[in-house]
Amino acid sequence: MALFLSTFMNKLDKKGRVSVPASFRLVLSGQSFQGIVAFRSYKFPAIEGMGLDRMQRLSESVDQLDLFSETQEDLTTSIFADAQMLGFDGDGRIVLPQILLDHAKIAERVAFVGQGATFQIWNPEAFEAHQNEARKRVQEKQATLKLRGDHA
Amino acid sequence: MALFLSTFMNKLDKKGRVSVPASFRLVLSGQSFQGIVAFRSYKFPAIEGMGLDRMQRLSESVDQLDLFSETQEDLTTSIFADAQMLGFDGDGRIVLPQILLDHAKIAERVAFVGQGATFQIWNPEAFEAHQNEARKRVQEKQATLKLRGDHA
DNA sequence: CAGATTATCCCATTGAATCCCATAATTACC
DNA sequence: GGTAATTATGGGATTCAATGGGATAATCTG
Repeated sequence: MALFLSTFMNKLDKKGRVSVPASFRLVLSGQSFQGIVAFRSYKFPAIEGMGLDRMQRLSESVDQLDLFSETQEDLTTSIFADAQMLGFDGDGRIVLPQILLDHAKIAERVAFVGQGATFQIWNPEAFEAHQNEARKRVQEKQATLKLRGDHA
Repeated sequence: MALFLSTFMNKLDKKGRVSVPASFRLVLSGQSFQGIVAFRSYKFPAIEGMGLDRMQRLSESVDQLDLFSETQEDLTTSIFADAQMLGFDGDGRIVLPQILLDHAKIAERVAFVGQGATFQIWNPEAFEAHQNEARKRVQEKQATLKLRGDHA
């Protein structure tokens, strides 16, 4: 399996640790850095999470752009400067830094939300509301997913 | 790991030394020169930092521009002439020369800011303001980083 | 060349991050 | 439905990074 799927609820302990869901850890198990990279979403009160390999690919993409464009600067400052490398402890837990907790308004319970190639970390109540909104919008638009390479 | 990620706040001591974050040192640990190369940013009141290997690549890129063009002259003068090689002491610290401190208006506290393949050194307050601006612009533009070779 | 100043090396301290083990809860499997 | 294996959680012990300061070496200056 190589996709982050489903939603998992775990708890923050007093030291600020949370278990990363076992299935998410499995997705990352092939990577050299055993842990996740996390940064504040600039669209939602949530945390964006992924493996280091994806960050490296992002960096390579950025290197191709104009070396001195403003957009590139803004993106690296919003993403790389904000990103935290959070390594697993021996039991598959990470420590979420305060700045991320504040941004996502996470206190006790933590929702790990699969997004395919990446995942998000939410306050459970906030995520539920967000998900309801999303489902409503999809329904209204009758949005359809076009499958790549599918000519049906 | 080969990326400069996250932002770290360290302190200048009376002798003008700062610890380079351990994770940044790890990125540079494979290089022959154990230290960083630093020069004044010409866009921000900040210091640009990187490993010597990247400077060498930068040199090659500049070489591909028109020889003797005004742009090339300006770049080499702004970057290579200004660059300082700052070696680590036994504890992973460097001494920031006065001309760099002045340019970045750094007094006591120092922010090391990851930018992927490179990093920056800022006055913490100045950086916070700068990052907020960058995040706002990214949000407004709905800018996203496209992954190379990713057709999603 | 002597004295003064600056830079480099080395070690001590502290506080935070990490490791390690114990227990509880959940899931999978006979 | 009971047992084993995996996963989640809690807390003590240990390690390591950041920092401060003294000692030694190099440089400048008159």
